[in-house]
Amino acid sequence: MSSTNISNNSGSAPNVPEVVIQRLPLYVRALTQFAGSGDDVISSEQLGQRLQMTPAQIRKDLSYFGRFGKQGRGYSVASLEQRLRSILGLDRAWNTMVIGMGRLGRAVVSYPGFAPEGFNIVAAFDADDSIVGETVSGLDIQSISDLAKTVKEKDIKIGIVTVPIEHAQEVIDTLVDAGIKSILNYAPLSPKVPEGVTVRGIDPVLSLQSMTYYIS
Amino acid sequence: MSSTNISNNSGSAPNVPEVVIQRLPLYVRALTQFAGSGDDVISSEQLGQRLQMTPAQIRKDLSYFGRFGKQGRGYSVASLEQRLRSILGLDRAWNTMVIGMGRLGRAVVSYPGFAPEGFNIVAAFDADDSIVGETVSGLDIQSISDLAKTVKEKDIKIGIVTVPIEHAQEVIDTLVDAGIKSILNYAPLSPKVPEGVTVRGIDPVLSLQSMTYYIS
DNA sequence: TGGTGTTTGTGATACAAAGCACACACGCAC
DNA sequence: GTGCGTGTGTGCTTTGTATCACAAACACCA
Repeated sequence: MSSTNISNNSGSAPNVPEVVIQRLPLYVRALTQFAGSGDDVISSEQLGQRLQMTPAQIRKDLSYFGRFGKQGRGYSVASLEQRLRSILGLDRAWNTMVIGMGRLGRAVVSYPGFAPEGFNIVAAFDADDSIVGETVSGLDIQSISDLAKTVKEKDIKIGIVTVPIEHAQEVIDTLVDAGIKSILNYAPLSPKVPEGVTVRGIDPVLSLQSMTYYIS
Repeated sequence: MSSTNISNNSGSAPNVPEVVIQRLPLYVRALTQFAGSGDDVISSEQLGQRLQMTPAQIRKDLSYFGRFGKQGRGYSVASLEQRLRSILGLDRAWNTMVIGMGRLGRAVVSYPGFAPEGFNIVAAFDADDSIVGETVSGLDIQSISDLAKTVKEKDIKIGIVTVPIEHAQEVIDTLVDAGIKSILNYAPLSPKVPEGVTVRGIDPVLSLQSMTYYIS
């Protein structure tokens, strides 16, 4: 964590370290942003400067997956971005759901940053029957008892947890039971999940708390 | 990143690795939560189970800062929490400001999770003159040109950046110029900052993007 | 008070990640 | 085509981090 909680697992290709996987989206983001700036080739040196990391590390990371560059020239911006997206599974859309329709959950479903990146929020849940049936951002709030069924029907692969901390572990257990393997957790706790389930935590307070060390 | 962007620096005590510092708030959080559960002593084994990490790592981490436990018993929950808070600088309040009063910035200033942890948002800024003067959650929106002055007057140590990506680097430069050493960045880019400035990034999309690798 | 069971703190060890440095590939100019 | 400049891909080295395993410290009980 530090706003990001680990818990990786699963095995796709060879044995790529978790840290490397976590950096790939950074590369994708930087490449997308670079694409607008005229040049259609980028060197590991340039990319490293943008991301404040060494060119060697970038080349090493990429070499886990293949050879994408041309010696003497660098990387084709568009092609490298495409390749990385494909490796990460970002060349398709992912159905997503949000559990917990309080203040935070409502902010999440109406956040305009997910859809353009292919993360579609297709269902919203809450345990409180008095708000089940309400509509937020075009989504019907459903009861959590419908969760497993909806996950199957709508082929949902990712759960976003925005419930209060008291119910977070319980809700996460429900997601796991429903077969969800990827969870984005906004609740301020480190949940227990079985092997094979990936959890990432978002907690701005943790980030702040580790920064104060350096100024106190 | 991965929702958390590094960029540490500065030197407080001996040479404690950045990763260790990032885990301390996790310990604090777990201890706070454990405090409610009867027992007032906790072993590294128990704590490790809660956080899904090895007891040895916890003991090693703590040993960077001193000897907090009693052999044969474990750690006093209250006392360890207090010591860790003190190490991290969490035994005091921190004045904080938010720059960018769009949708996200408004959500941040009204988020009720900061104040209880001692992070007080005492100023809000925006570049758009047409909303300067408005009040959100009891804060006057100020012009960014007032920033340096306000930072001094209100002794603000932390900046939270919620501006659109196009202005993020520029705003961060402004913070740095105003002497800010700790920045929480919600904009989806990896900003350039000088040595001695710590930036943590919050980006749920990055977190999602690294999880899809394991399910694709 | 001595013996037993526990759990810490930490040197030593094993493992993992980052950085270095150079051979090799390619582009370009003449 | 030959030669030069540039930047990749990668084996090797260095640095960093996690784990092991055990001596020392303490609690508790007879």
